[in-house]
Amino acid sequence: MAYRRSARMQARLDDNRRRIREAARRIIARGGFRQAQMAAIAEAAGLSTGSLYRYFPSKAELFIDVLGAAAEREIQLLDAIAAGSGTPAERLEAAVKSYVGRALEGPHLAHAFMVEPVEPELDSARQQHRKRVAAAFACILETGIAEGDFPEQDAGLSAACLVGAMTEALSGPTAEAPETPAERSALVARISAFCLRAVAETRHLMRAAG
Amino acid sequence: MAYRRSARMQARLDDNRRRIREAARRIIARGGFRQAQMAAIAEAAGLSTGSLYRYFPSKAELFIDVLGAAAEREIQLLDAIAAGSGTPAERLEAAVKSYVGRALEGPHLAHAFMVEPVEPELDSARQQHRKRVAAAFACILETGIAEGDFPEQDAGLSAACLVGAMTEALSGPTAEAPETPAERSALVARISAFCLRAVAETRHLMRAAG
DNA sequence: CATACTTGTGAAGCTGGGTTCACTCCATGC
DNA sequence: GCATGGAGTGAACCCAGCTTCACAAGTATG
Repeated sequence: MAYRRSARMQARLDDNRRRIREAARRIIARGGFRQAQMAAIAEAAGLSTGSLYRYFPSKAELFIDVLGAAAEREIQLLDAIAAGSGTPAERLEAAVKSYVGRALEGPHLAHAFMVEPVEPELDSARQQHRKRVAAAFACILETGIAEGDFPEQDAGLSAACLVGAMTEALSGPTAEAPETPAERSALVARISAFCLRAVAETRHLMRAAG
Repeated sequence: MAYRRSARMQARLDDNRRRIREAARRIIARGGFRQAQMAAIAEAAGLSTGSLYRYFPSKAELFIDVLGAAAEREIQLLDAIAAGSGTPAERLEAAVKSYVGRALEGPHLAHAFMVEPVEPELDSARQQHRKRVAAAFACILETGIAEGDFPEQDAGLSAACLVGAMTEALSGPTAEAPETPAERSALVARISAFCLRAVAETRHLMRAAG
């Protein structure tokens, strides 16, 4: 017995792992998955390509890890909002603003994560995450319907539609790219208004968006 | 001068071209772009792979051609509806039902055309088409806003949201796959209701959706 | 039928980028 | 120091699938 991983060594390994993740994230944010080749990530992380495979079994796994971490944060925020206080309309508005607002903070990354064409394996992970995002919205809708704040509707379907609407508004071919914070919040407000109208009685909307 | 393309020959060439397009379409409908390799298309069209390149300069061009033909039909229908008669709400409902209904008739093909990950070149063509679809919806919305049927809103943004909502409802991870015609029309009705609520005063919706 | 040209063929070539692996380097424990 | 085995390296390998190309087959003119 002549080798046991010391704490110091473990820390270094953990740090490498973290650096790989961050390098991948940075490169994806700059040039999309398209530009994020293993060689480029390795260089940005200060390692050789071969070393990446000591930390992640494949490119797909690495990307799923990076995508998953981002999605996890997003979903936790949404779940917290869904489970939080306020009227359903208020919660819905908060959820939309959270989702849309964060996407607008890192538009390139958001585009890559949400709609950039990727290999099927990664795409299916992406769909799983979208399903969980939709579930958070569906939860809010169900409450609202039960409490009579929203009209009768298929909560699951409406939630999917909301996710699609937000995604397209953010990343679609007609998506504007707001420059100033003022433009950004105006866009958020308009998307939010659309979403509220879509699931609520208009009078509720008017009150909520006030 | 010892050769000039005869009418008979031209007809044969045209037929080959048509067969290639149809073979590509058929294979995409069955297995998505993923399965639509040049060799497979050639075989299905009864030609050699090399021959494909006498008719289309590249795989991307062939796919763009096939995608474009489908999109063109779709867009013409939508434009006709947008320019047609009826109240804005009726036209919007007709447009949604047309788009969604046709997609549900060929769900695999619709999925491939709308959301399957594809090479960037094809994806950008896809986005152009989506932009035109959105434009048709925006046209209806603008009329409705001008006539006071729909509340003030950013027509371009709302149109993008509608396209996103329909797309996600049809192809998203939570998309149901209705089997019977009855289920299908129920789904169409629910999506249509969502879209109408999203852009109209609820009271208008109630009237339009009856 | 001879000629000139077009169309059809399909195996080989090419390419980008993920993955491997034989090797070196280094940390650990005695 | 020395033995052990993990960690790092990067050039070579591999693979899928689009594209090419030298050649064969077919078609129009005279």
